[in-house]
Amino acid sequence: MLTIGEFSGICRVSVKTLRYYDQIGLFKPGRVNGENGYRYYEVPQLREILLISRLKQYRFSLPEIAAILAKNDAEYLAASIRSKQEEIAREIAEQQSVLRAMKQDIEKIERCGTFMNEAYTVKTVTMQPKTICTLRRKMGIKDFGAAFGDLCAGLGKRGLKPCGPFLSIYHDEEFDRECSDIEVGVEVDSGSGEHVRTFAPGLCCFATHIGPYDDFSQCYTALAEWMEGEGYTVSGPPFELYIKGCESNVLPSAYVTEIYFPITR
Amino acid sequence: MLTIGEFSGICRVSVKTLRYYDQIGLFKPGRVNGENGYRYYEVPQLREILLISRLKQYRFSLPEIAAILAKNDAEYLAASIRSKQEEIAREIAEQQSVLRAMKQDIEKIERCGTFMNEAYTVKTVTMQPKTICTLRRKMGIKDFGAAFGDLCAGLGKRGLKPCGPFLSIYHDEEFDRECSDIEVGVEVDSGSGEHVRTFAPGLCCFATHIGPYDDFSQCYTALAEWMEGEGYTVSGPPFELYIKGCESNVLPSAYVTEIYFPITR
DNA sequence: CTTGACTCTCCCCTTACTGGAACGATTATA
DNA sequence: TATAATCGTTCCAGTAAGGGGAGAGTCAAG
Repeated sequence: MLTIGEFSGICRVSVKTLRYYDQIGLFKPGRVNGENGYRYYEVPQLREILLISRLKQYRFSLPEIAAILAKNDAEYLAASIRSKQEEIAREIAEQQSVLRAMKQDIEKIERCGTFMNEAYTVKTVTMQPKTICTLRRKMGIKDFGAAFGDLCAGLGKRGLKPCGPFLSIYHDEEFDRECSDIEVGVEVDSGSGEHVRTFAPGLCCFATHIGPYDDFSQCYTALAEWMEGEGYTVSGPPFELYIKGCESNVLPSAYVTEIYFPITR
Repeated sequence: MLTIGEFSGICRVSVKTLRYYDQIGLFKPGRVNGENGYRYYEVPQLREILLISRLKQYRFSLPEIAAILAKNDAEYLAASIRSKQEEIAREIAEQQSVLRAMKQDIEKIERCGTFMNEAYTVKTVTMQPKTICTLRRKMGIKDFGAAFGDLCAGLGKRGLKPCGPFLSIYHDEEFDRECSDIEVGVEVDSGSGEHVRTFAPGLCCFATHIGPYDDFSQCYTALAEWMEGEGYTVSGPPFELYIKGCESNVLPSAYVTEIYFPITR
């Protein structure tokens, strides 16, 4: 029978944290004095809080830890740790790619004094109308993979053949990483049906972005600057053509994307 | 002159985020309509928000980004990125050590069904009184390095020679990672003065922990279990002797620490 | 003039706690 | 036994970086 202070000193978890765990139901004291609310812990409970601390070191969230404690199963514990390992490994890989990008930027700063000087060549084109098969949804940026997967499944089911690059159209003027009105699609030879339509944006300006999907914003900026300089205004939702993307087995740094704005003077 | 929605769509930053940046003063619209509060952004501002987004990719906090924007200096920018690189590299190293620990634990689970079974041998000893030179402070766990640094500086100034391992005494019963009443010290041959005193904990139980400093709690648990089993109670603040620590140029996994509780029946 | 899209401010919610205030209970000392 | 120090309790507010939504005002097109 240990008071909360004694228990805290032994398990090296702060009193505040112990009270919080009690409050959220993650870890309750062995006995609570009904009169004054004092919490009392048993020595065997040290094992349990030790496990919690260990899992916290392993970057599990408290709900995840609660799930593990509820199962109380060695198999499940091992599986959870393994999947968390993969999560951490992915995070390390991402951080390493950030490190590489930082290194390149430092070199660029030392050469040019700034790193925001990507040179985009903006051109205009009048797009011929195309027949496209599309899926339009409210979705987040992270759902692109699933959306293109569903699109391809739909193509297969209706026997349509793609004859051009994949594309997406951003129908929301405003951008929201979590939830935007996005249409993903691909040009098809012919055919009709619910998800097949004509796409005729007319006069557009566009630029080619080479690199990963997460820094398109530079290219959008270049296009906006160009439009302002030339006196054009946007006349429709922007769209992207994935000339060389993740389906072509190249590194993200070699992806090629064309970004278009329909325009009018 | 772009509305917040148009600007958001081009720079790929959500409207909510733009309003938040305005609120905290990180990035303000070029013009605000005084009557209705509408925000309007200029095309040249795209460069600035692009820089902000880039720095956010690089894991800078918003105050850090604000500092960089305020300086507006390529030297400072490069230096900031370099120091953030080191920070990320350290974090990767830590995550990799977590991965290694997880791997060991998985193996242990597969062998034994659990990983909480460190075997500590608990012994008793009656400590002879020692003369120690100490520093006692309210400090956090992270301040140990600084505290031992100050201790050594004080030793040097008063011409005292250490003749035993470093130690620390936890005067707060309760544990608080951020702020505890901790005394760090070392045994000295002789001498007197403000920071020199006799340390006589008397009868103690102790166990030896091999490994990094951040999982002492297993050892504390083992000691508490032993005391309960043998019918002893704690009679003073616990202390740790750093038999082989960070000063001896070995890996954290080879650190040797003895953890003591003064006890009485 | 109406409608629908856009924008505004304001408030609450998120994680895993930490800090403090106000107050009651226990314990060590005088 | 009286008092003071320590320990415990609950409740409230705050963190970083916004997200979700309500309710109200504004804008442009038809």
